[in-house]
Amino acid sequence: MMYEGNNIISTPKRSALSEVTNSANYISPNANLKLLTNVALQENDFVNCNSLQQYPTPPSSAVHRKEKSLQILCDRFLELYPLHINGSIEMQLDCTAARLGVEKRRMYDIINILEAMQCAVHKRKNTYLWYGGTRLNAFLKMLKKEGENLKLSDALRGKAPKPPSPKHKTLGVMAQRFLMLFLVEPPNTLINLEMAVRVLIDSSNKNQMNLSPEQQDRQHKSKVRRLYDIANVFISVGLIEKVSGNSILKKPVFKYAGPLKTKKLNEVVLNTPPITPLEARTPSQIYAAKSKRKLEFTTSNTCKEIKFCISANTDTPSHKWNEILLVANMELTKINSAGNCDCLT
DNA sequence: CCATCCCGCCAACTG
DNA sequence: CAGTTGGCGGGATGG
Repeated sequence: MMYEGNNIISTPKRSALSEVTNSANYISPNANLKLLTNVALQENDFVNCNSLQQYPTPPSSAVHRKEKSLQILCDRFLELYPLHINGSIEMQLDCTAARLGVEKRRMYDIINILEAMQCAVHKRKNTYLWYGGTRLNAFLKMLKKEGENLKLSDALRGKAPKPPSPKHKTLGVMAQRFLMLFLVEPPNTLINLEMAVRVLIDSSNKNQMNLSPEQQDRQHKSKVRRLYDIANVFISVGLIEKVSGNSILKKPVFKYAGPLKTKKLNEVVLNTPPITPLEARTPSQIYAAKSKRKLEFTTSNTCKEIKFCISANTDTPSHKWNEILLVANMELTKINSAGNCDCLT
């Protein structure tokens, strides 16, 4: 289901609208409106578009929910700011939001993740520098290394403590760690969200231990929600893909989809700024380098001071989840190791 | 049902 | 203190 022709090379824009569903009528009422807005904005690019914040918000009810998904929004974002570019370009958040016809809040969802993938850097208020995928491949290698340092592979299996999660930039960090899982595991490993959540919830904290089961449940759900968001933009970027239709596991799983949809990134690397070593303090003038709110990405040295949280004895109030995870694990390893001529495309 | 995840409130920061 | 960022979870949606 969904659309699967994802050998996309960022060309089909209206085909998307026309093919999306079988429900007869489809021209998307406000698609036109958005186009108009879009065009109008293009011309005014330089004009410091402030009045544009409040676009009409057309009969939003009419739009199918799927049309508003983060994945699609990210697709459209990537049309404006492609992964394949030389050098970099500046991007104004509010203008981009307006051009895409969405609230600014949604831009943060996307850009925070993409920023965590080194596709952009926060230059200053409302302004990012867009690098696209220029630095991505190099960064992926780094991510993999970092994932190994963090022992994520073991953590996944409850054999190692989950790396403590930072307080800020959680979306970006989650995104990085989520990706690390794929990089650290053998190719084509299938990972589902429940599994991913394990390494993303730091169970070693004091405040963590005495949480009511329902608080833990909330936390868990919250993380999963975030993971859905992250997965959606990753899919859009082409980093992972959803593998649905497993007879065994009903919940969808994801698999790494290789560096990028199209190659040719390899040669592009010109002199872009160095890749921020994950948590690295962006040394100098980059926006709010030392701000509390800024990049506190996985402190690479946090992993050296291992805290105990052997999965076995730390109460684990939500044993329910553990059972589920166990099953999921078993099933997944089964699938993963099955060299069978299964549904592998 | 319940998996998925849009939406926007509002706290945490910043200029 | 107004404006920006972004954590976070209610609850809509549609399979």
